[in-house]
Amino acid sequence: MTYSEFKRKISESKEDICREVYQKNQDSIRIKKEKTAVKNFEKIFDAVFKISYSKGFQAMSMRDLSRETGLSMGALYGYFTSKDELLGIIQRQGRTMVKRVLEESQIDKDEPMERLAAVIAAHIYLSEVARPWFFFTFMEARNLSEEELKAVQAMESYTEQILVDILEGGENKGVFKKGNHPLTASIIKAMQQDWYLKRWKYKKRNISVDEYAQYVVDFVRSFCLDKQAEPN
Amino acid sequence: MTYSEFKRKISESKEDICREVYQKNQDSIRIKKEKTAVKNFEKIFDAVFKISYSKGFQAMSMRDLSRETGLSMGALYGYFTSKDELLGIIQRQGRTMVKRVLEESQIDKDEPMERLAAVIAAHIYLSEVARPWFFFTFMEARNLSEEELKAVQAMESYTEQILVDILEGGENKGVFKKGNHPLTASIIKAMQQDWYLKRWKYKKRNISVDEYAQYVVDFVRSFCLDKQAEPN
DNA sequence: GTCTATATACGGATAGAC
DNA sequence: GTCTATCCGTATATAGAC
Repeated sequence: MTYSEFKRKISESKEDICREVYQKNQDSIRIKKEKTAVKNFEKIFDAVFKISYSKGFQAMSMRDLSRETGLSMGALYGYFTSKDELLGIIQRQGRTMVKRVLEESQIDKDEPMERLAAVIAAHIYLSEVARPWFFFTFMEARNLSEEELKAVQAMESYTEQILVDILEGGENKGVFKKGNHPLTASIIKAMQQDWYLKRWKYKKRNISVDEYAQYVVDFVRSFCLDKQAEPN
Repeated sequence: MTYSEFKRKISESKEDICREVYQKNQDSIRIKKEKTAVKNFEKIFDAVFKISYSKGFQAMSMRDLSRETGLSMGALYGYFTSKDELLGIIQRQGRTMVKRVLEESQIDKDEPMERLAAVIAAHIYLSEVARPWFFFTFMEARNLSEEELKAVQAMESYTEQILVDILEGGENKGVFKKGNHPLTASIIKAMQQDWYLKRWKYKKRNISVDEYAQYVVDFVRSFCLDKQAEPN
């Protein structure tokens, strides 16, 4: 699957995401008109990502956010009850999206290498569609409460386990070489991660997301199919 | 080379590092007795890394730092002129260390794969020796001035170029398959990076630094020597 | 060289007018 | 729903005693 096919299939628009945020947090939001709320949440999230990208969420003041969104401080506090809650809203919505898309992407490929390639590419594509969410989640994880942090780590295990299962399946079928599958999965995740952590570098070099995903898949294929280097 | 051999060879002790910091920044430091200064810099850096690890440098207040070091606010300002300068001192010293060690580690291995393996392992070992410096440099890069940021990016190019040179050399000798070497180098860096970014995960699973370095090298070897998958 | 005490600015958050 | 004005805590940084 290419990136543009992926994008067409999942269709998580900014507006849809903001509407979902509004509906899920309606009790703590003072604004009653959905249309207004959705429109302003778009502004708010865009501004948070923009400012946090360069200086971090902690260093972003509510006055910064007010200036960037064009909303006053008082107005902003109609959309969330505290700066910390704003952080929580963003993190929770990010996880919801990842979970939904990964579940939708469990494609019916039987051959292990095909399956592995599909999952790796889908994750990279998703991190491209929702890049600000991915970057933000990674960099701001340190500012989370104990509870939220656990949810983040659970998410990390979940995505890693998907890879481990495929790797084990492949080994059992005799297609992949033996190996330390959790370690292989971690390394795959490290490669996926670089796409959203160092995006500026890849952009500067004109590397497309398709090209990057393909390269990672090739890397992993060489390793997993390299039966000459099989231990024992 | 194993990690313990590497460690014995480079011998960058905390005290040496702090003495170097003192001597290089003597003009902006009010303290005149070297022994006192070195001792307190050790306390200060340890405290900065500890606090910043969990909440970030921005969120660390000077009061936090005062409490953790046991020095008063007034005393702290004898060691640097502003919180921002403290950040700069740490970043500069981190770069100095990396540069020195990488230069020392340019080993006389002629066979490309051996050379590649040595450089990859050395970088991972160094990130283990100076883990707090690596983690801090990565996470706090966003808070740097324009000028400092350029120095960071230059350092990134420098380390990446070392890899690219080896990869090209290997291709020219007909040992490595053809490929997009800068992209391969980036992916190698992504794997190296994960060791200090996600150290808690590897520690939890009892993965040693030797084991990790070996796994990364195996991964890269499979890819670079996989002539079946050669393009064209 | 280090302390305590404080100047000064900026942070998050809210009250009340429109 | 949004704005302006403001409360009050905490931030960095410094002055001056010891």
